[in-house]
Amino acid sequence: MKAKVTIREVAKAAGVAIGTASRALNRTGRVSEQAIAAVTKAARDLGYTPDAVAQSMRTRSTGVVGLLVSDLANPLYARIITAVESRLLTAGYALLVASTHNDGQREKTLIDLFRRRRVDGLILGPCQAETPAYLDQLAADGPVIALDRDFQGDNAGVHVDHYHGALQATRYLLNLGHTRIALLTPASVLRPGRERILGYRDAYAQRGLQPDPKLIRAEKSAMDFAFSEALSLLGSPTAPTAFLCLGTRILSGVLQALRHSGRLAPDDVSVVSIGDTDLSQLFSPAITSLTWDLEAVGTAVAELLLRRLDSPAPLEQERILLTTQMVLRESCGPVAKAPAAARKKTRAAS
Amino acid sequence: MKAKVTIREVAKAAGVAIGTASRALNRTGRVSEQAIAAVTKAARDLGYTPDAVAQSMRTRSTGVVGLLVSDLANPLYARIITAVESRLLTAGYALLVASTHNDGQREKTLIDLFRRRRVDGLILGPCQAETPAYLDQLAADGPVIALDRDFQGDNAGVHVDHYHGALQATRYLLNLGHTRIALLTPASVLRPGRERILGYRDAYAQRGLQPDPKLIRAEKSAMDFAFSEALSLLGSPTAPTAFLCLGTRILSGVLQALRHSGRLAPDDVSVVSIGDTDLSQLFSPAITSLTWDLEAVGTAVAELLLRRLDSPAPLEQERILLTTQMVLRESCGPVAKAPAAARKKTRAAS
DNA sequence: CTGTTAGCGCATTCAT
DNA sequence: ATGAATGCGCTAACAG
Repeated sequence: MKAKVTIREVAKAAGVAIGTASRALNRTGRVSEQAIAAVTKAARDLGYTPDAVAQSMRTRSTGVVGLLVSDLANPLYARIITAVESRLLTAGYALLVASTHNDGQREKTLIDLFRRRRVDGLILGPCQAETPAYLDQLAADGPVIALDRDFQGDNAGVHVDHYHGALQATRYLLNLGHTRIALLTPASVLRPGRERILGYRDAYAQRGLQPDPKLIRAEKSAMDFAFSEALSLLGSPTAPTAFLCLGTRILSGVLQALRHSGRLAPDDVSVVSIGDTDLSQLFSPAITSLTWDLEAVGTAVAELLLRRLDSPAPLEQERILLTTQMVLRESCGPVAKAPAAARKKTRAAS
Repeated sequence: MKAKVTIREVAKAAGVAIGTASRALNRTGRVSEQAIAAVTKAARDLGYTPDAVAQSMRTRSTGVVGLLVSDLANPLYARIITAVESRLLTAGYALLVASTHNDGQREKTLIDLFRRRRVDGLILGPCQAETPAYLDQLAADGPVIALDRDFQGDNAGVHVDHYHGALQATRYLLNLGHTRIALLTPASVLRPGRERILGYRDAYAQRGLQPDPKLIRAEKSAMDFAFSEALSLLGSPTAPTAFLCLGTRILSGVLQALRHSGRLAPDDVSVVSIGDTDLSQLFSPAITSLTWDLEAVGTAVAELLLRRLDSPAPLEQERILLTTQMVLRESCGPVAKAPAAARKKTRAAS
């Protein structure tokens, strides 16, 4: 353990008082050019590094922000986090991260952990435990930014317009003649799922239709869940003719189910997914996708937080809504004339 | 800003001295049951939360560890990080993360940032800047764990056996009759790339062969890089008959290049990739892959670090090597009899 | 402009 | 077993 060099030693080496050294280093208050030069030189010579812990102790600001998402390994979050980290770094902030795994209890534990560490701000992604009671208490400690999540009270945050995204995608399928469109999305208790269901329903409603409730599968997002859900859907006598795969790992489960049941897109069933992944682009057929700019989400979150950090007085309640785009590819087509089973036979016989 | 309750107030409420309160809370030293009870109750009543910053100040330990990888958004790292975070959390540690983007300068900046924050330990993933000079200096501050990376000096860490992985994969293709096997892997200056090239060469050597150096493309790993590299490789008169895609985002680039040039796997060219991704599993044909247990990597890293945190005296230099597995799927076959161009014509004519 | 002083909240030493 | 005092490294307030 090399002895850390403190500001005290720098001051002594520079031949000034400790207070002057501090001011020189931080360019704060009135300091002579001469003092600045001497202190700077001494600091460099000694290899002085300010101790952030001591600074935090004094200034009551740690320069650390905490970020909580349900799963760090989710590629969508991973990209958002990268953007957040990048933007925050330019402002000198470090990023503490953790996964809640959609567990409200765990989320609380993690928030407490972060609070004890005295993070300057908090970014909270969707978690089953919507609007926990301790949230107001939290806001007293520093800015809390919602990431695609709804809070009661002051819910500043960045949100994706899943409502219009789902509306547009559903409408698109409806236009192709589909009326039995399956909607697979993560937990309806989370904002993304809730909004998507609303958009989906409204698209139907605008046609004077009402979707079969059985077609809405909005619980977990695990891939094998999507697989078994899709399989059971496909096995039904009134199987869907289209799949809206609105969750990160849902597409692969549905594709497996299609393969497993001998269905082909877009002839037998149409497929729409989210996120412009390798799989969407390279699968045959390429998958029509609902996308949004993940980097923009991350940057917006970071900038909103930074702004609140500068002016802790919560100005207006700021909500940023980002739109989705639909990338048309090859996985959707008009609803099949003959039922899938019939077509399969035809194909096999030829 | 709700006034934070400090240990001083807890002590007063419990009717004991501040020192006693501290000992009671931490169960350290000699304290009466009675004092413990009183202090615990007071703490609960007042909603006392210890201030981690002040604790760090005093104990010189922050309970925070830093982790640096080239890119947080890389799905492989994302999964490793999740495992690290999970294991670390059970030990009460928080995780600070950042991306180096393979920039040595940025890595240094980030390490300094983390050092100033007085992280208790550091986990360093591969970065162009191998073995920076400041690393020894670093080790004085706390344990530094390598993640698939080589250091000079004390290089404790966990590593993936890319050498044998590449050896096995190359051998497999050699056995299928391929002699022109393209190797695409991220920068050879990084351990993974270096090891893979060694394994690849040795597989050839064991056959008494020597690979065409032009077949080794070991620079950046960006997807469009892989795409253009693969395209140029395929355009050559002596095009490879097999592709080893040993980098996260390389597979998709190569698959696009194949599609673009009208080649089909496994008939025209064989393909091996890494990481058991959705794309590998669902692409047609499913891609034969070289995989390893990412969760195990993360857990091992965390546990190694935790161990060094407990006994700062660097016991033996601990290196953990994790093996790879090869998942055989449909993307590889014997080398085509006729050149691809000829086959294309044949197919078109039929 | 600069030196001195006083804590930030806590763990720990030394008395008692 | 407990109370009082000390200081971790730094910044902010004050006095010069």
